[in-house]
Amino acid sequence: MRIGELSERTGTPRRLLRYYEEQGLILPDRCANGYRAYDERLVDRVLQIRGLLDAGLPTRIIKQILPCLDKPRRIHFSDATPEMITTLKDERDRMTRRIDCLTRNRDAIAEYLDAVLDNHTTS
Amino acid sequence: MRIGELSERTGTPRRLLRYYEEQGLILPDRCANGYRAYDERLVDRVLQIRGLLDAGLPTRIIKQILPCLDKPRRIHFSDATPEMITTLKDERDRMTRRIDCLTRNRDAIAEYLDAVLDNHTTS
DNA sequence: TGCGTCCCTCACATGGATGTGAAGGCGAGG
DNA sequence: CCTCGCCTTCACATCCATGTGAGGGACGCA
Repeated sequence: MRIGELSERTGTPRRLLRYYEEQGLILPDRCANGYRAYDERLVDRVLQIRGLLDAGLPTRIIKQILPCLDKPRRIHFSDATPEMITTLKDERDRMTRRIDCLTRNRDAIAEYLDAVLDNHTTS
Repeated sequence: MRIGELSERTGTPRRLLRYYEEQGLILPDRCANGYRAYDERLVDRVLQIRGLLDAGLPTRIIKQILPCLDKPRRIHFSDATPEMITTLKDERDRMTRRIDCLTRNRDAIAEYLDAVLDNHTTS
């Protein structure tokens, strides 16, 4: 598919699809006329990228962890340099901390909402 | 305590403590000489702010949800305008999506790490 | 008194993700 | 053939969190 369709199906501005490519996150083919040609699977990948960006990860890190997440759980041991392992462990722990923080605060918001809404209906 | 101590205890540059104040996230007292005076409780609050910022929330949103998270779970119904309720629900759901995305990807990283490390020790 | 360390405000700079628009090529339909 | 919509690249602009430094006041200690 071309950039317009991918943009619509992922709700992502074309500008950003080109930006993600520039950052090495996606690597579309090119048609003879120079148009970018995106594989069907890139829909999910773009959504994944957007989710991670929204969760605070920079493209630099996303680029590093994406290859480890490929669907056919085929381990690329060539990528598994010691520094890479360290990076992955660090990111895993950072993500865990983020999850904990978000969960705590989301639950507090939910609790507040429950209290407020409950009060509203019973008063 | 003064800004230096808070900075050390939270690992936060002074510059950012002033920035958070400018954004209305914290409201320190002032000593006679103009120095900022931070309450003990602000240590936790600053850490909470940093966690939320790191998780991708903008200060604008953090400012809105912070008051609902105060320790003495005393509901401020005055804040509970309809738009506020809507905002909170939206943020709660956004946070849930973030948590899901982070959890999925963190688990995938952990799985990859397990596989790689296991392979390393057994080969 | 002077020096060192903390604090203040103000302001400009940077980096990353994103917006916006110009200038132009390709291809389908009237 | 012309026009319209989609594509290309390039480049400058914006927002936000953060860095950095100048210029100066407050306080404590030798």
